[in-house]
Amino acid sequence: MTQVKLPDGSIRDLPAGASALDVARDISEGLARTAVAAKVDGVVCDLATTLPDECEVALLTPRDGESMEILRHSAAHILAQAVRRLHGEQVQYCIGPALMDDFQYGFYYDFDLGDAKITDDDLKAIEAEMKKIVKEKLPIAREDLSAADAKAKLAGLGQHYKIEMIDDMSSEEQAAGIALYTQGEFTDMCRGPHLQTTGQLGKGFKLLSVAGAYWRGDEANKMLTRIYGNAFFDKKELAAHLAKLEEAKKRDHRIIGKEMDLFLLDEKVGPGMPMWLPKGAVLRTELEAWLRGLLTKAGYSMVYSPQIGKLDLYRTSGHYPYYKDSQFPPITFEDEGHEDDGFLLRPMNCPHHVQMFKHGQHSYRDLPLRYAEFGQVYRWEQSGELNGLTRVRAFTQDDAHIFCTPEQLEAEIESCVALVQTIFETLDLTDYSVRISLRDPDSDKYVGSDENWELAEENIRHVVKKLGLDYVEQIGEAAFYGPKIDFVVTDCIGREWQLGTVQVDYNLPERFDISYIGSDNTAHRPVMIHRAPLGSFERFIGILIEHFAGDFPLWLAPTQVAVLPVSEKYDDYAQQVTQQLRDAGLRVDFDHTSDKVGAKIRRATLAKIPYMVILGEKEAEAQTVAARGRKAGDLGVMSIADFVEALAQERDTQGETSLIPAKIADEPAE
RNA sequence: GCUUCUGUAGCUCAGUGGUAGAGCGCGUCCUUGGUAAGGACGAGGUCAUGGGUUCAAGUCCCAUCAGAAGCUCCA
Repeated sequence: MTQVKLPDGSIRDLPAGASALDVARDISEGLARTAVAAKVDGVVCDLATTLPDECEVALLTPRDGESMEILRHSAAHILAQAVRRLHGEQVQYCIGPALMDDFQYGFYYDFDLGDAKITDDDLKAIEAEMKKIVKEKLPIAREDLSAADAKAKLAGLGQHYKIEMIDDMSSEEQAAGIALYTQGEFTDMCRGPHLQTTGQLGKGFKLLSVAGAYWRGDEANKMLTRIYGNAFFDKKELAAHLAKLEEAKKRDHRIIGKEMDLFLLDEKVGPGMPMWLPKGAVLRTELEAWLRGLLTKAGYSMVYSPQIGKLDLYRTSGHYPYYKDSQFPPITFEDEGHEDDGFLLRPMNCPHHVQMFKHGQHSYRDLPLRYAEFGQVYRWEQSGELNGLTRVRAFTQDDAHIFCTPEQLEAEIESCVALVQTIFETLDLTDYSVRISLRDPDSDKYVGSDENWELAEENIRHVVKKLGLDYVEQIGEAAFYGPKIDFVVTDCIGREWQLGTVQVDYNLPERFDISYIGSDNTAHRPVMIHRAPLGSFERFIGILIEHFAGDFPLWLAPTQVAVLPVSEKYDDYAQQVTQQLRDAGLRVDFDHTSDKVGAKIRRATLAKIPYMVILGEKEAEAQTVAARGRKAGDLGVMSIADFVEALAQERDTQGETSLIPAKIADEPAE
């Protein structure tokens, strides 16, 4: 006798040896058909699982969140089965998980295909085979074996990667036994659980792309073939997902950057070397000006330094030769007679700033010293890593180095974090996560003593806890000289990028042997903070483009006002208005085309220009403008002075208020 | 760097081994207009680059360069 308690509290008695599926049948045939899996005493398992004598059972249907993972996992198996049908026995399966947090994909499977090759074109054929397997409604059956038996069986199937996986399991894991799942002619090692039959996958799945992936994610291992797909219980959900991906792609900064003429990546100049076109340069100029203001308030001093330095400088800092592979090759002289052994395009600004600190004597009374520079740096990123503005080889950090006493350190870290938060909030970038990047004690890529590292990591943890930030710790993500607090945001297609960063460094001060005179009249070692709230202007603006989908707030908008005369008869008046707006410091485009006003409005709207003024006979006579908001539409007629004042206010408050009626602000974004 | 895919007009993209195409944009002309597309005509091409196959290559093959997705990397 099996006694089952259901989630509603009711109790059902079933014959001994009953399965979760029997429970479903006992309730209704319909439920038995649609149920995906069961939760027995809180553990998700197959419907075929035999129940213990007394247990709590919840049946999972497509409506339950936990079912999705099972669906996608089974989809991966069906994919593997299809690939083996099409490409034969040589196909070995590696891993094929469900992805629940990925923006694009729902599952993948990695294969070692032997001699065979799968390209994008093959996906359709594989998908067709998967549809066949779904139609066949093959029952999916689990078999529990000892590790030895499982290995014997997998060896018979030629699945050597799976055997390797068993061999790498701990002895406890091996002792717990290995599960094999079989559907039709296909058997795979898997923890499960799975759908009842392949038929339950239905039609809501699609294969999306084929890519390479290293076995176990290790570059030294063989490259496998990975096929990505996604699956939903409902075809409509799949369609909605695909539409969402399409929408997201339209926000892509590479697309918008082209449409709006913001920046240029030109292969003649070089990959990963962005150039700011006039409109994009406005974004950069405005951000820089705003930051300079914030830095002045926070007690920073702006400095400038060259973009190259002697090789020896970087030997001292530790950049060279340890990071040789990720730098541009040194500039050296081939002919004899040069005292210098060469120069390096700088991968970081810190050595220059340290030398600037070192040039004079510093009393403890002078500290903290905060040197800020919008410094361009160069790094040799792997070609496969380059990505629009988010991963480039030449970029400009909004960098600063703070030299302070150990006592001042935590307060300085706090104010750096506060600065990052202010900046992110002003730009409405609220969706970010905080990561503490620590060193991997087993790695040799870090400089400095263990004591220095422990101290710095403790400082950082302490501040983050004090500020009550939600954060995750990541081992091995630290800079080579110290741990850091990173601010990570996600781009329009779900990729994560580090923007702001605050780094604590006890090591470069030692390596450069810098000091200040303390109150005891002896030399002391200062601590350095490296910090960049934006990270780099390039990456930050890339993310900003996607965040606003190119529809920037007025203060950042490359063009702020479009002047649209109703006909060429009013060009003189339009010219006069244009000049008055420019005199007020506004960025204005005068539309000289002979189009009708409707076409002019359409063009300005598509160009994402926040405001338009439409000028015709009435306006010319009354010396007024008919204002129009890109989102709000017609704003009515007003004097030029009133229009200018409203825009100046919106610009200078960075959009926090506007004199133009609330209807603009209330209008939902597109 | 690795796997797969892509590269045709300023942009987005069609294009069966046999004379290079469309839409948008751009220019000129007509039109002089009132809140998201007026009309006509026209200019614009090393089909990424270099080899090869072929009577013939934008199209097939190889290499290189660049881009995309993913993996690896990111001081």
